Amino acid sequence: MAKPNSPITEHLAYLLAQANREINRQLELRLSKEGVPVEQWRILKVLSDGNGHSMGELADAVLLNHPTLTKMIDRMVSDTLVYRVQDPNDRRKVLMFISDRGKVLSRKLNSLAVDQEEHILESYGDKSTSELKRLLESLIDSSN
Amino acid sequence: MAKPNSPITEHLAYLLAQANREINRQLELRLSKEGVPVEQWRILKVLSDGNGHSMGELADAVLLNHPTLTKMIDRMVSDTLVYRVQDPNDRRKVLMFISDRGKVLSRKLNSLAVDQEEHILESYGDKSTSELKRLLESLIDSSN
DNA sequence: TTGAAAATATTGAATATTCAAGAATTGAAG
DNA sequence: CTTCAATTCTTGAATATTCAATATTTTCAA
Repeated sequence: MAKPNSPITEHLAYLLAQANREINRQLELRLSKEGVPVEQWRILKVLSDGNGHSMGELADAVLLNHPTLTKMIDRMVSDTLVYRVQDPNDRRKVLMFISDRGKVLSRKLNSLAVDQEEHILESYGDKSTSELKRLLESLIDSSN
Repeated sequence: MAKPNSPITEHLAYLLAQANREINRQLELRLSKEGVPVEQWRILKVLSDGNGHSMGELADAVLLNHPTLTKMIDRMVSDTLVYRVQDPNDRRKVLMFISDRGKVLSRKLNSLAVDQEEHILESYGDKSTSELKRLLESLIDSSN
């Protein structure tokens, strides 16, 4: 008899993909109330520290590659949620800033995202959630 | 003083996305040795139980939506890795089967995927890995 | 048994993402 | 200095994904 292969559901890569897909779907659903994709929430959240962030830095932070980010930022500039400023210290760089309109939207989105986190805390539990976060952080660390 | 918002890196949704992206990137890298995207590995793995699986069932299992799966299967049929059979019991359905060529490839891919899991076990630890898997499974459960 | 609603899969058009190449600027070695 | 390599961002073409509509088959109520 040949040994049966372990099912795909036992692979860490698969479990991560599945969990990510599900949580992302839920978040998407909430943010759709404001007609905004998850990536734009991330961008606004990162920029809402009020500082300028270069495109490269942003791309890393929001988990998008450069061309995709450029095109998404183009849309957000059209919607006057963010704006570009050439970095005076290094003119290869572009610094992104959040606009007032962006700040207003960002607050609304944050509250929707917080709703979701609270919903997860309820159904999944306080302890499991913080333990899961801890493990994910350390997995990410150990991968660099 | 306004209370600063929690950074995005504290959101479960973000940590999941980040971890998933990283692990997926590593897996992608290994599978690229055989020139196969992660989704095809998943498809072959699910089908390698030798049974027929309908498109809907497959789409759920491999985390793709229907049209995307249809088009990916089209490619895999061209590559003679899988084939379609109309379900005799319900002719709305199409049953997917893995071919012999698909089985050979699937074995190679599995060994690459297992390599990765072992690499994670080494750098991240046995205990953390199994604990993380457990928590992910229960998060997925609690989301349904 | 018929006809309307539901389920399943695919298609084509609209969008979005990615890859490879390009433009601009900086860094740094000779 | 000058020039060549590296860095940063954007663009355009090639691919891939998604949404909405369609075709087919089944289910089930009247």
